[in-house]
Amino acid sequence: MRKSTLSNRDKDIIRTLYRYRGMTAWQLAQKVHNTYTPKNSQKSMIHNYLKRLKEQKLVTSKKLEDDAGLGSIYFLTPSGFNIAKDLLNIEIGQVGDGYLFADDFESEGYHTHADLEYSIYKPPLEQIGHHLLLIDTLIKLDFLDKENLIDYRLSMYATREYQSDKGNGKLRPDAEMLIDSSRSYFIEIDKGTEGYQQLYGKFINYKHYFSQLNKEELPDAILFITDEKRQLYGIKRRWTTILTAFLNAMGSFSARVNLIFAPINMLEETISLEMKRPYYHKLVEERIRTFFINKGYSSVKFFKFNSMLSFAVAIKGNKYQLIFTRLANEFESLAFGGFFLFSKKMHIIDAEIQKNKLQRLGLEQVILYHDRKPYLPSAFPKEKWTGDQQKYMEILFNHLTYLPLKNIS
DNA sequence: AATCCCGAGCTGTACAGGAG
DNA sequence: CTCCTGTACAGCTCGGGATT
Repeated sequence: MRKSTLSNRDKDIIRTLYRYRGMTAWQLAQKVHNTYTPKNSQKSMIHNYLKRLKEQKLVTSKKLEDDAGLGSIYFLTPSGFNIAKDLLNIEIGQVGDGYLFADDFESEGYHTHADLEYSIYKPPLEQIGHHLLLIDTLIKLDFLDKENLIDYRLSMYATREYQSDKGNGKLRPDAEMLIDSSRSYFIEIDKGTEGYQQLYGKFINYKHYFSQLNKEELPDAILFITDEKRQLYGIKRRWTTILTAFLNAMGSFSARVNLIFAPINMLEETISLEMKRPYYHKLVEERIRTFFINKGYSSVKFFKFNSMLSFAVAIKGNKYQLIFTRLANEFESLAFGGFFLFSKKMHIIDAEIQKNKLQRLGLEQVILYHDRKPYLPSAFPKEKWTGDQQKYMEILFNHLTYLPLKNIS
C-alpha cells in the first residue's frame, strides 16, 4: 500500500502547479523533468502521479475543448493549494514579488511567493487556450539558450493599480519578464480575439499607467505573443491592426516603449535580439558611420534628443545630412513611434545644429536589422490614423534604406 | 557500535487497452 | 490517432532490526 505522505515527485508536481496555475500533462512533464521534449515514459510517469494526486483530491482536471487542443488542464484543488503553500513555506499573509527564478535559493526575508487566495490562483477556465499559450511561452523562455538571466512572473503578481489624472486604473498584463534583472517587458498573449477598438483601449490603459511612472520605471517593451498557426495566415494583417492601435493610443510613449510582436515559434530569435540589443547598439553606430563615410561624408556624429531619441548627423564641408536610425526586428513599433517624435522635434534639432553655421542637405532614414527585415505595412488602414501620422509615414518611406547589421561578405 | 540484511516504499520504464 | 488508466516490474534508497 502506498503511504498517504507525499513523495518528492508529488511535492514537485504540486509546487509546479502552484507556480504555473494550470498546465497540461505535457507542460508539467517539461517542467518536472526539465526537458523541452519529454520522453513517452516521462509523460506516462506524470500521468501516473497525476492520477494518484487526483485520487487524493489534491489535483483536479478539466478536459480541453477542441480549439485549445487535446488533453486536459490540471490544477490544484483548494486542499492541494493549501498543501502547496506549506511546501513552499508560504506564511500567512506573506507578500512576494512572484519572480520565479530566485525561488530555489530564497534568501532571508525575501519571498517570491505570496499567500494568494484560491480564487486568484485558479486558472481562468473560460480562457484555457489563452492561459496555456502563456505557459508554453514561459516554458520556452526557460529552455532558451541564453547567456542572460531571464525571470518572469504571472499576471497575479504583475497586476498593478494606479492613479493617473484620468482616474484610477488597473493594468493586468498576462505576465512580466525581466532580462538581467533590469530590463522589463510586459507580456500579452494574443489569441486574435480582440479587435481594433479593444486593442486601442488596452493601449490607452497602458498609456495612463505609463504616464504616472518615472522615466526610469518605463518598461523596455510590450511583447505580444501569438500562436504558431497565425504565422501561416494573416500575421501581417494582425500586426498592422495591433501596430495601428498602439501608435494611435500611446502618444509620445510610442517613442520610448517598444511593441514587439512574435508568434511563439519565433520567440527564440526575438528574445535573442532583445538580449543582445545593448551590445548591438554599438555595432549600429559603426555600421552607420562606415555607410556614410563611404558615401563621401567626412564625419558622422551621434546624438540623443531628450536623452532618449537617438539620431545621427553626417557632415560634408559645411553641409550636413540628418539621419534617423533604428535597429529593428521584423515586427516592432519603435522605428515608427521614434520617427513620429523625431519628425515633430526636427525643427528644434535643426536649429541646434545650424548654430554651427552648417547647412542642411536633407533627411535620410536607415533601419538596421539582424535576422529579418522589418516589416513595414504597405497599406495602413488610413481612416484609423489620427493627427499627422499618415504624413510622417510617407516621409519615413522616402529615402529609406535597410542595412543588415552583419556585414554580408 | 558497527555491520549486514530485508522489506517497504519510491522512481522510472514498459505495455496493454479503453475512450473519444 | 492521442490521451489517459491500469498494471507489472526492476532498480534503488532508506530505515529498522538482528547479528557480530
